[in-house]
Amino acid sequence: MANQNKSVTGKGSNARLDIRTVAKAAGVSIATVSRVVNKMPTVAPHLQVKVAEAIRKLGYVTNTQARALVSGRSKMFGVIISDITNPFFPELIQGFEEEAIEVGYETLIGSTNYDLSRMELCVQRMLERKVDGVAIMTFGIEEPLLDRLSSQGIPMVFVDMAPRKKNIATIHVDYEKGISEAVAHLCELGHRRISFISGPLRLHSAAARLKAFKSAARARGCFLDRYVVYGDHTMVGGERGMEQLLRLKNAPTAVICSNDITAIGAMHSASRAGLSIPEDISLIGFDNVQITEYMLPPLTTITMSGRDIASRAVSALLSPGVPLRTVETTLVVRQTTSGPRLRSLSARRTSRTR
Amino acid sequence: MANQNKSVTGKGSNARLDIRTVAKAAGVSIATVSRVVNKMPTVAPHLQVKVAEAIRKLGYVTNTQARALVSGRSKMFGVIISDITNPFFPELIQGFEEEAIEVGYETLIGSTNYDLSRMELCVQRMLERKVDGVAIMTFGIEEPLLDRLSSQGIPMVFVDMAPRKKNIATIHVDYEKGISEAVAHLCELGHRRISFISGPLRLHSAAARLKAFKSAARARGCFLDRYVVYGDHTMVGGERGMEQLLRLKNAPTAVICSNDITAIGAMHSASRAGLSIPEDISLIGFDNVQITEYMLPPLTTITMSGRDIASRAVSALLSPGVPLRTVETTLVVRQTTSGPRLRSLSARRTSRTR
DNA sequence: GTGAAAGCGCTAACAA
DNA sequence: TTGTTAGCGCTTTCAC
Repeated sequence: MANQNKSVTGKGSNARLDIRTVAKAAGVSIATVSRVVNKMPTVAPHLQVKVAEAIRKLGYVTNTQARALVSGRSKMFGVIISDITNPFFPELIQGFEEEAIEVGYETLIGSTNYDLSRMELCVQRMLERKVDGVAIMTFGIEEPLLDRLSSQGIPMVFVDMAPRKKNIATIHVDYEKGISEAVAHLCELGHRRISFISGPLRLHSAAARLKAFKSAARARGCFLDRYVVYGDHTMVGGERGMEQLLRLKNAPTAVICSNDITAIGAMHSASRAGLSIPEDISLIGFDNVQITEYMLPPLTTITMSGRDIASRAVSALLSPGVPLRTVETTLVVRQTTSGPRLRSLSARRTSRTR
Repeated sequence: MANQNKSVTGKGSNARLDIRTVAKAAGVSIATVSRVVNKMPTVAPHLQVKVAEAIRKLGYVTNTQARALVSGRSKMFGVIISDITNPFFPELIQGFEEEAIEVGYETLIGSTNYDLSRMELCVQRMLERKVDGVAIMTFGIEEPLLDRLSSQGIPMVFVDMAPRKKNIATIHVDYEKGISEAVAHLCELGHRRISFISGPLRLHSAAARLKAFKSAARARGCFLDRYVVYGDHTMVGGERGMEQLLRLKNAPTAVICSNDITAIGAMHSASRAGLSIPEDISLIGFDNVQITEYMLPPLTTITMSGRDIASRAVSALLSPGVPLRTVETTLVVRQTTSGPRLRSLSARRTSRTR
């Protein structure tokens, strides 16, 4: 049957601890208990006390399933991310969860691992659990899935892409600012051969970052197609990307990476190749995850606050109509950038006369 | 009312999409639909097809709240961790979630931030959501909270501590092995002044690691109380711990840290003090989180597989009775350990004759 | 201000 | 094999 005694412990005491039990114990109706639980003002003070006491004594907790069923609201938000192993996402989740709890919502996390079928599964789960909103932080999603969510009228919020559906909010990120600051910083240091290790372009954010890099580099007259290389937003991707770059005839003297862990991979790879950072090669990351500050040397990177994104996401889900402020990005200079070596400079001259 | 039309999109089409709608569309009873959804074998093939088609066409998804309410099983497991920002936990969560999905369970994550009231909130939430089991990975919990979970008969699994309650499983970790390997490694390299930066002792795991260190160091005759210092399992804790150690009169030539991020903090701090690693000071972490391999130099550490722990946790929740294999820990030597400098050696001699 | 009663969408007896 | 039906625990009218 539905409700066999759940006591596995052997205690037979908690045969059933529902609103009815509390009502009986307090000598009121279940409606009154419900009102007290939901802090409705229309309950006589002395009854409030009695009910509260009964609740405490019995250790009653509301069954949210039942509540959700009747009220139609699950009080859960879904968050879909691509890779919980990339430290940017835990930071974001932490922010999201704190804000969500603040306003009485649970957070259901789905991780896609950059895998489309996993993404489908996530969406399915969110639908099944009847989340009251979902934040899609994967920086990319397939149209049909989006439709399924959308057709259920579930509020959604994205980072960084604006599907043309209604009830979908977008958090815009100003990549241009941080990235052009980075390029400017490098140029002022004397670099001309500046590379970019991109993420996979099907991720909207990766594409946007590359685009920002291209235009910033072009604006400074130092963009070269062959200096763009592709990783996958993981450390091994960064490693590979750097290896590719180092094989180039006129290897770059500086490289900007599409995210921090890519930069960390690149750092590792450069150092294994015998280069010192920043003397032989300058490096800039993106995201400013906490660990960048602790790298040796500390990584120069571009801040994009996960907490800012999280808090905008929660408010978008809570009040679908209101417009969201754009998230800024800013260069934070640490110690992985310096002027290029002299021999690099002369190499540069050579390459230019070529 | 309970069920106002959820369509915010303006489409009036999805007035209500429940099992009844599907039943009507397929020309069968709701029981049959339920059977098909739950893949029960007792449905005539042609009806299976008809129902499946209706489901697909209508885009029906099961309401898990309703299912949970009647079946008494939510098909969710809770995982409580202390700090999602410590990369060990995302790795663990990832493993847990994958295993859970595999067996048809959702994962509800609660993060306590080492805060007791947050822990209470987490437990409360898990109770409310009627999770079918909870894995407590905080490496520590207060008794009374434990009782609340326990009295509900919810299966639980802990890492590394064995409360005397029933229906509570414990995953044992063999800290001694990895840690004594680490101490031996250091001793063989010639170190005698070996420090330990511990985590907070109210975390069971931190206490266990310290204990393992003490006995290993004692066994080699190189344990000194003043070489034990306390962090808090964060990078800044590691930083502070190292600062303390460096102020010591006969500063240690090697330090083992209670977890990797502590070691990363310590590394940073040592390097900022002008020491090179490992020439001036050797460093060993604990956990072997992915990033350790990418540090410069790559961090020598002790592996404790989050995935091992995760998979044991899931099976413990799934089948409460069966005993769990102990999780091993093993030293993995990378590049933050080497013999102490000669001047350190002589300093050591001085300190010994003292 | 309080209680009785009608469901929310589903599963699982039980009957046919 | 299929359908009918009684709840699961709760919120929310509506009458008192």
